[in-house]
Amino acid sequence: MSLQSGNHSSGEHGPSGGAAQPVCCGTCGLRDVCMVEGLSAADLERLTGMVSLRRRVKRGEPLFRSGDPFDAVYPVHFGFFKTRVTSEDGREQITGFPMPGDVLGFDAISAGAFQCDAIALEDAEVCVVPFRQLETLSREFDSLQRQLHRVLSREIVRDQGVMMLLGTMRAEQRVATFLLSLSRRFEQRGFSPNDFNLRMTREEMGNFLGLKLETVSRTLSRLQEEGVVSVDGKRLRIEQHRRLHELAGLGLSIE
Amino acid sequence: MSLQSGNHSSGEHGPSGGAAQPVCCGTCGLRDVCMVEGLSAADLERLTGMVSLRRRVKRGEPLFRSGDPFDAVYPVHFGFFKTRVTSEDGREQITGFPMPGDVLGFDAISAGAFQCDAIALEDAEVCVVPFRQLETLSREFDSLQRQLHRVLSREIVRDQGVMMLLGTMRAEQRVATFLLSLSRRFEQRGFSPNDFNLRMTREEMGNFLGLKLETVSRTLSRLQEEGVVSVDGKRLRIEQHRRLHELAGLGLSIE
DNA sequence: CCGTGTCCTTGACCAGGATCAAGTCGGCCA
DNA sequence: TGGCCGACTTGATCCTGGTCAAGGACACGG
Repeated sequence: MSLQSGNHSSGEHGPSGGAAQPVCCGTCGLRDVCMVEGLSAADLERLTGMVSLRRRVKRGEPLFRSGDPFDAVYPVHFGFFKTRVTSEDGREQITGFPMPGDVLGFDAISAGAFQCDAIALEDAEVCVVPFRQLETLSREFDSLQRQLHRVLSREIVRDQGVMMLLGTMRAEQRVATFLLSLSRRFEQRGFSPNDFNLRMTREEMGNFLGLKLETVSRTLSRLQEEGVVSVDGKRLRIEQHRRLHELAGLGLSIE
Repeated sequence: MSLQSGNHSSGEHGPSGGAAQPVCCGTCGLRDVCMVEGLSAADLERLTGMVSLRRRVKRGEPLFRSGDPFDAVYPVHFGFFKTRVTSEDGREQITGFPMPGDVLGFDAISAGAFQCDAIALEDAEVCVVPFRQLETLSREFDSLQRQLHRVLSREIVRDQGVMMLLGTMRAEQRVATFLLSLSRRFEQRGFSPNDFNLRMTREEMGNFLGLKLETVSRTLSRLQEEGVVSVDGKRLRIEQHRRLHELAGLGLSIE
């Protein structure tokens, strides 16, 4: 598959802020994972007409922040993000690590403003889908409407999986489940499911999993000792997929 | 306000399985919290035409179970529910406690089958909203479409709050946040925010909060010792709303 | 009326993961 | 090249909440 941009850090994306490339959902390598999955060629063409804009986000920069006014959702074209909510007393919780094909911003519909921060973990690019237009178009085309509803629902189901993880799993089980989730998502996107780069720090991983960074580090070390994975900094290789699956409790996939 | 059924256990609902009452969203006491919030009178009338059916569910019985085919969503008319997901290895996680006005079933859109169990915590009644019809109608009326999207998005935001709770809070903070959340939801529905009945057991509360029942019990006892709340079995009275809010970390509302 | 089962409370002890601390590795820039 | 800084690893100790256990309160049915 083509989408190399997803699996290596920046470098091949060309200059930031460059001229808008032609956008075409029908030829996009992500059309099978993104929100256009299952649309007809005709629908795709109409959708493409709406998505005329892409936006670059540099590593460490926010695509949006909590409180920003809402007017578009953002399918990730390349790059990794983290989404995070912050409480009034300063606690932070990372709620996910969106990757190419995932759509950012649905939390903003209800209040008309984003409810979380979306931060790029590496240089990234998103498609800009004006939400009012998306609503209008989805009133005209039931296939698009159904797909939109499916994507929204999928996010709810994903969140249920995260609750299960945070509410019932031990540290090792959480880490194993997380690695399997990444693995499957890479595979869906055409990358190796057994050899990939973690884009987030141990601290970010721990925050998402409800653990401290030291616990994540120790757990990864132990998994390596047992031969289940090989870890070298951010590079992770799954050596015994089956065993990892057992450690995860044959668990729910979480995203 | 009318909705007494929400605040006392069964008894006043009439016989189970009784003839369908006339359904009218426009006169329903829940119209300000349910999915029809903000619709015009004309839209309400059309919606009412679609919701011709209600369904009774007895205490302890499921409204639906994971895997059941999806064809309707269910706004709660009266009664309390719990929703719960189960992992392959048997762990359970309660993901919420829907009450009147909340809508059950959106998790089912993505796969065409329910992804969780919805169990009535007391005799309950839901409105039956065939989802295909809802989609069709929402293609015709943009106000209904927008409201549907808002409700879906609201659920995503709620889930973010639960992740925050499970990922970053201590036991006492979790319990305090949970009580405040219940309090606010009761208030929205016209009940006393400071004196209500817990519909769930300590075990169910603990499961939702990622705690064991003993921890919940101890925490409630401690809060009572400190004069923050009064607990008598399932009856809970908030004595110091301010203080409870502080203990919760001025936290996010979670549903 | 009592017997039974469910739910709840409380105590004693234990352990998983947090916290505190020290040191290593590797990238980056002067 | 060397110094610095952020990310990571590993060890020692602590503490929150889990586990195990006993007993009480209350509803329900015979």
